[in-house]
Amino acid sequence: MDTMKDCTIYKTIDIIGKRWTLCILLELYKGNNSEKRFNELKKKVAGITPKTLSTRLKELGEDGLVKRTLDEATDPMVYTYSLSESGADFMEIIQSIKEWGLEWKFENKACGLSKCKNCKL
Amino acid sequence: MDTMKDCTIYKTIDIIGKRWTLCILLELYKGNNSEKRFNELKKKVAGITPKTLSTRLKELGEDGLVKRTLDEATDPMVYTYSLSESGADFMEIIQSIKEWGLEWKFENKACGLSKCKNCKL
DNA sequence: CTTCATAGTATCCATCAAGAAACTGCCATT
DNA sequence: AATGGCAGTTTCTTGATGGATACTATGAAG
Repeated sequence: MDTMKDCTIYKTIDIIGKRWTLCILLELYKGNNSEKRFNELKKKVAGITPKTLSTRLKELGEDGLVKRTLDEATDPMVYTYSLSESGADFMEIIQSIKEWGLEWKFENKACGLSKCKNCKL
Repeated sequence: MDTMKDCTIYKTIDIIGKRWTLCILLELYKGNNSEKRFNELKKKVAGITPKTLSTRLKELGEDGLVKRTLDEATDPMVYTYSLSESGADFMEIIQSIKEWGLEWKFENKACGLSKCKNCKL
């Protein structure tokens, strides 16, 4: 019990292991990590409900992976989301997951390219 | 929907994203990836129930990450579990998760060592 | 003045995963 | 003869997650 709770790997998995989280991170990364808005993400992350997206963005904000900025110039308030520095660095994990998957489990021409047409990674 | 289902990253996460999975993989890796038995794993992976361990080992076996071998010399039948080649290679992902966690989220003296005293990674 | 889009929140409900606990069958030990 | 270990399976229950749907408030567009 104690050893598990102290494990960096486990604590990290707690942050990123939830459904949709990777998907959202990936979506934010696309297009040179440009800022994105709520409904834009909702469309891209096909199938996610607004409730879940809202929850995940909040969690990722609290964990420091995603920046939520209020654009004060607009009215009504418009928030934009983008990856923080740690969120961008997280793409390295995603990259290693992808490499393992391609090596051992899946054939995917798109992902085999240096830049996958689906995930842009 | 389609893009998600075709994504190598997502398919890989499906395999390894479940609770306890990483823990079991890590435990199998320890001690130079020596063969381990059911109750041995149950003790090491503190808190897991036999039911869940049984389920996970089956899944990991089907996905090719874990080898289950029947030791025919013993009676009654004794199965031993160990990482397959792809399972061992999977440690690279775990390593990158650990590095990210240590860089951005957690301070952990043990994990900071080249060989963590908890996870032996 | 009605409808649409944005950016979510609120409510309810169904499913599923996981925990607890007991049980099986076989063997070795005491 | 009884206890305990090994390797799980079975049953029952609960808690959390996520899906569906509707709703709010604001402003723009037609």
